[in-house]
Amino acid sequence: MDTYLDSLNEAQKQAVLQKDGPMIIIAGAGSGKTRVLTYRIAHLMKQGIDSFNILSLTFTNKAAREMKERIASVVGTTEAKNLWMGTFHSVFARILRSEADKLGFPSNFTIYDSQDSVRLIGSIIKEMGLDKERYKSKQILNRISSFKNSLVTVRAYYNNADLQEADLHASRPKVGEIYKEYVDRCFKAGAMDFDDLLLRTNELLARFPESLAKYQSRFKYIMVDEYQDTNHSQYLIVKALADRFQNICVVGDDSQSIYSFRGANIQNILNFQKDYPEVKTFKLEQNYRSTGNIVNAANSVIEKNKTKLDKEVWTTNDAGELIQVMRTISDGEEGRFVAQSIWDAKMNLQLQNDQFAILYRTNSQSRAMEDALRKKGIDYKIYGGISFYQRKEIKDILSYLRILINPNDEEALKRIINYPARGIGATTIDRLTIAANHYKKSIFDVLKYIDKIDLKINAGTKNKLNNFMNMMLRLQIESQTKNAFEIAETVVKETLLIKDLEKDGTPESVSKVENVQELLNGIKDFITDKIEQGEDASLTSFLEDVALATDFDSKKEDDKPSISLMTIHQSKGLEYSHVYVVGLEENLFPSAMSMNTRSELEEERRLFYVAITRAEKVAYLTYAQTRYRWGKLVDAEPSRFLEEIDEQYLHYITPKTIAPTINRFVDKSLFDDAPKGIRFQKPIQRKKIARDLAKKKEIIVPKNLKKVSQTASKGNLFDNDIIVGNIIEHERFGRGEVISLEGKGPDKKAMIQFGTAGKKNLLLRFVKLKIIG
DNA sequence: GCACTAGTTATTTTT
DNA sequence: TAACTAGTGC
Repeated sequence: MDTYLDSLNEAQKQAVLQKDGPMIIIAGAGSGKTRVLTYRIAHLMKQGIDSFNILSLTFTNKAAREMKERIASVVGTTEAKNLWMGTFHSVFARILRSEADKLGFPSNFTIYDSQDSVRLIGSIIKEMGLDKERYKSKQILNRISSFKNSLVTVRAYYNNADLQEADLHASRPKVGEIYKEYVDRCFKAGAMDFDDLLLRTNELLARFPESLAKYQSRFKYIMVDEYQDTNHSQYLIVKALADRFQNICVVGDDSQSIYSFRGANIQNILNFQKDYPEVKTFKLEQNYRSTGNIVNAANSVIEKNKTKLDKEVWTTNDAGELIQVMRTISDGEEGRFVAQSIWDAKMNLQLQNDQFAILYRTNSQSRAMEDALRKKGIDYKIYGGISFYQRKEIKDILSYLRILINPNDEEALKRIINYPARGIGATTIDRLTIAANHYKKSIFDVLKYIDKIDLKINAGTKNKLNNFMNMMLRLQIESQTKNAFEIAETVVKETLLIKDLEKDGTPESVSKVENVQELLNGIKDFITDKIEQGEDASLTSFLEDVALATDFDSKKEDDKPSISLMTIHQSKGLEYSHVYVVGLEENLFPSAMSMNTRSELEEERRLFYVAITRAEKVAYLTYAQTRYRWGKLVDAEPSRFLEEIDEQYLHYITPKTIAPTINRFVDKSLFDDAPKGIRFQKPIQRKKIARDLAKKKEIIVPKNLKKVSQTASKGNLFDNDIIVGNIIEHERFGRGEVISLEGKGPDKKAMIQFGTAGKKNLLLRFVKLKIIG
């Protein structure tokens, strides 16, 4: 047999060799699941299955890309190229493009991201004259999203008394109307949101038997990764497509199901057996990733969950170090501890930055970590938060591009109709929107006929609108002969957008200009790349990539090795030698929002399980006694999850419990070699820790850190720090001279003359200034 | 119509 | 704390 099979264990080999029929692979954390999936596909192809007939659905684009590369290394690049591989969203977006006309959509439909959706819902709520306190756009979008993910169309909603009752009960009787309007407006704009990509696929397969037949016979072999995190809509697509050949292989781990908030249904994996009575079940239980202590500790936690499949994850790896538990007085201290600990490990073990990850429950926790890492001069990269493509300046350019592709794209148009400022204000936009709704046309169409409709818009404004339209139409014509990069370049110049960014020379706008440049470079790379691969290099294709890209996908490969900071959700599927799980506090992790029901708490526990099992060698769990939350200092209690780990796998660096009266203000134990009250600690481990701590004292802080500490002194200025005549630097306005001062203490204000930004009167309490001279 | 300011409010996780 | 919004003055 082929050599790649030799590298598999017995269970893995069985799964790879099972060719036909429904099968489920229950894959424990770190059990070599990707390897099985990869080889299984490679093996299918070696047996003569055409790559064009294989569909493989992954959870991230990155996973798809990596898997494709690995398959290519077994079967060759040309062979691997035709594989259908990607996320649900990207694969079905591609299919929908070619079938869009059936559903009444243009093939160049726009994909609305969450921000577009929220904005549209916001304007609908406003237009309907509803109370926006009661109808919060984000919440309504979540509600609509959950409808779509359970295949509840508008009509289905009105046929479902329970759903309407629920909304009525929540004092939101108009949810149905908003839903209807939202769907209509998306349709009119030729736009699909994330959920539509799945819902409309279902619609296509259900309403058009010939389409169903076409894709059923195309996808003879279907594989779904992370099956535990599929929602009902995805489940139905897979079920429909696999119905003819039933060659369906799903892979997942019920213990790692962490996306129920976006409609993932753990029952999909638990009930797979019922859907396919013939199913063959494979279990991958040997963990190759982590040390014995980490595997056992994780097992001891997940045992507390009631809802789970029968499975025993084990390893033959060394027991390794105990899991370290650390308490700190504050979130700031927590950050400093983690940074110091990473620094020490790097020094002692000569590790690279990319062997470390800091994982947290919420994005906002990254700040304390960032601050500490920056002070130590350790390179880091944050995943999540605002991605590159979400930045205002980038989204503005993308909006122009979107309109060139699809002029009906309402959200894109509203974004840029008055940016850069051209005198088209809110009132005008409102009037245009009303007219568009009235004529059941898009705003762009209304603008085309602006001279023929009476809109009560005065001549001056009308003139401005016409100028705008002329520019857009000109760009549209130009875009027909240019490639994506050239179009983008033209847009940036002709709209005067770049001029607007360049005109105030603040550091902030300089970085914006850089971002724009980076976007242009990105488009250039995209084109070269796609042409090389013989794939679609069009602007439409680029915009689709961007809409479905996650933060991982924009990571540049020439980056220096960095510590990874991310939420636990984002860490799924990844592994690091050293992992720090921070913020293990009640109400934070488990989250206060997820402690109401048993199933919510179980999901938090699975999340904790995911966090621990990311670690290969060393895991730290930290928590703080106080933490800043929404600007206030809040007391925190240790997370219940700490209690749930079998104590034989833990080592408490700080005593496990502490009387509130002792060490309240200065946490002496932080610097203590052998703190009293340590429990369940193995003697050898204690010596090792003491040794490590002793080493720590000898570390000399390198000189280059000085550079960092200078920037660190940038902060709020208090009463005596600033005098008339000082030259200062402001984050946004750049350099300026202090002309006069007034007020006292927190009310102290300074009049400052800036270069390009002019004269400003600033309240010193709020403002961050650096004194230069 | 626009720029600026003061006040308010929010933090769960994301394709 | 920071991001967003409503209100104000030009």
